Amino acid sequence: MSANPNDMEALFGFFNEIGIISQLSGNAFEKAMPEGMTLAQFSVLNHLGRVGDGWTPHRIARAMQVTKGAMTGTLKHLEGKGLVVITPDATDGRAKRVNITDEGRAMCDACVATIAPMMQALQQDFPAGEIAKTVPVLAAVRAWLDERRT
Amino acid sequence: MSANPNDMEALFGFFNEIGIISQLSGNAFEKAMPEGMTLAQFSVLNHLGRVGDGWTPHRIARAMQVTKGAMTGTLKHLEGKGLVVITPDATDGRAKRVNITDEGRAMCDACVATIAPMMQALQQDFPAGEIAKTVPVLAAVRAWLDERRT
DNA sequence: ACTATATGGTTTAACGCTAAACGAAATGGA
DNA sequence: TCCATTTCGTTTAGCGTTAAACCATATAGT
Repeated sequence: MSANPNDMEALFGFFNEIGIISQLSGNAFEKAMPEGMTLAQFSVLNHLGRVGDGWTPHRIARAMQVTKGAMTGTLKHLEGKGLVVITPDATDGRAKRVNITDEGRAMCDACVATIAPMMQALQQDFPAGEIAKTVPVLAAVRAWLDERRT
Repeated sequence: MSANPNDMEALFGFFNEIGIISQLSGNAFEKAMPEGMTLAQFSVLNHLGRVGDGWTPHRIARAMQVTKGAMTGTLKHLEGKGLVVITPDATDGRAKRVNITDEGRAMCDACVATIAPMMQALQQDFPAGEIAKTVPVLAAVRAWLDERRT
């Protein structure tokens, strides 16, 4: 049962659905969020607030699965809005440290609040954790792709 | 059982995984494809080759879930490479018609061929259609998001 | 100590995306 | 017929992304 064309089609469909959901949900999120906030900016803010404050830009970039060049831009926007502060690393002359500000935490909470109604509507229309059941498989696929990324 | 914070977290995780898989798989596809081909360009080519040739740019844009402005750019690239031909609509002075060329079909096949090895590896590492089982739920979520898009 | 290599961050070019404004052509109503 | 509205396609500004080149600093090997 290797290289079954039907499975092939199913996988194509899987990635097709993934891509469209990513696009639609990203658009929905950004439209709901406070003016000027993007998904990329919120993700960084949320990460700093919940997982790791004081990280280097490079480490944040790795955690978000984007290049450091992309992170440079996103951090510049956040810094310009006063949502994070970026300081030179005390012991490594190349590195910097990123910390979330009080305004940043407030903005992060505001973003979560605007997203909540959509999440609650989803919970109501997809009962019994139908969506949650797919998460382990998705996480496994994500890990698989992550391992073989070049 | 409404507005359960745990379900909320699960949904956040769901969309997080979706976003990362979309990004990682898109990168993997583009790196494998023939030089200069992008996922957006391949998607349009594949659509023209399998579903609907001779469609208007606007209808293709709707099928791909992108704006017509985005489609203008993608079609321009494909036309520049001779993979599609764009002609004025015979009966509607505003509209155009997009047709795939022989070179376009060949390129589409080449793209599918370069993606196949990765798909087969996925089939081997995720047996019993684990991934395929998630597709109906994903399709339902996609439809849900599509319905409430503004 | 000196050189080679690796690492952190920035910049640029190219592509994709949205939103919004615009021109041209079709459509519908008075 | 004429005007208002809709629709199709293009263009522009802004953001995010990658890949690649670049500079500065750190680290390792000789």
